[in-house]
Amino acid sequence: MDQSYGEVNQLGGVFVNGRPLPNGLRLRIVELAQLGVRPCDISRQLRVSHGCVSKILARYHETGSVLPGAIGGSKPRVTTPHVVKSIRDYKQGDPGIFAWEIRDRLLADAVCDKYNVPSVSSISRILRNKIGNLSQSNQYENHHTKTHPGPLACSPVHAYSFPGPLGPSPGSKVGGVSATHVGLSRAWPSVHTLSNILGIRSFMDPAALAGPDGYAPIMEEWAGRAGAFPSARAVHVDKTASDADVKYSQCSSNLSGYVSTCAYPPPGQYGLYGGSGYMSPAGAGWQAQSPGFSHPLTTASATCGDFHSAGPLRQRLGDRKPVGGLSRYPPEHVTCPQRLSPSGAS
DNA sequence: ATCGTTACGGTTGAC
DNA sequence: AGGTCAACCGTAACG
Repeated sequence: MDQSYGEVNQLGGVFVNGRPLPNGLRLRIVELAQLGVRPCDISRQLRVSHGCVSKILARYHETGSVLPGAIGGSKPRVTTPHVVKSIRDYKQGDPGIFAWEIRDRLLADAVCDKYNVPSVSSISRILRNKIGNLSQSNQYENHHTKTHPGPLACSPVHAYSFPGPLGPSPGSKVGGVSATHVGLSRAWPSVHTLSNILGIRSFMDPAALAGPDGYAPIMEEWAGRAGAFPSARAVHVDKTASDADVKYSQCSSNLSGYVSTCAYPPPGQYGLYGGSGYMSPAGAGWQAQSPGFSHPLTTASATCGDFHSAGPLRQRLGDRKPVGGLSRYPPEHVTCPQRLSPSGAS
């Protein structure tokens, strides 16, 4: 439990094991790199391990996003009711059909694409558990229609069936910015899209930081703890966003968390980082740190508010397990710069 | 001295 | 409700 108060690394920086660095600090790392500061100097200056600096910069160069990936959770299921229904239809149409044939048909009929088509074993399981053999299937169907509102209507699967490319969810109303994220549709709900919007907006707009859960109390808390981290649980989602929107938004889509965790005093200077600026204890308030920077991939100059998520950042970046990559993160999912209008942060 | 890589111990959230 | 799993995190250490 003490973990939540943070630890101190070899450079004297404070971190919370298992938790991402504050977005402000991540941004600062990228900013400094953009200004030509060497990673080793960034590491020393911000008191972040050079491995972390390297990782963040590598990720930024690769994806254009400084935001951390989505922690926790599970892959969204591919066996949506629609898919199950299709499988059942195939099976009923041809009781002798093999699972791999069903798989092929799902692809051929565009029920699924190569990224979300169920595995043969999944199809077999569906046939076995949800559909049963053909004779039972009809029985199931009859019974089913009598007792259930619809096929698998109660399946938790539905919670994961994204309405299109992050669909126009009711909660995607942040800052008037559409949360639509082309190409991010299937593999993962784009947490980052949302959290980008939320976090970035807040980042750009100090005024936006002062919500009911605004930064001020959190900063006090931090000050009181003399550099200690607030509880990781304090970094939680803003419930003003819909649940769907915040589903994967552990990456500080909430302003208070966003800002509070940005409070790293730079060496020899006790300021509170917050995105492209930092809060000066001298009362200077929000201080811009740089006019902005551009990303080599997008070639778009960007103010800090232009943080865009490259989408699901679940690709392995020097971690334990090699990721198959293809099935979950098709290339197009990594190139969807989402632009945010700084003016939207009013 | 610098930097990329990776084992490690940790957190998180869906199932 | 609690455990499991698989994702992520940053650090530390190695090369």
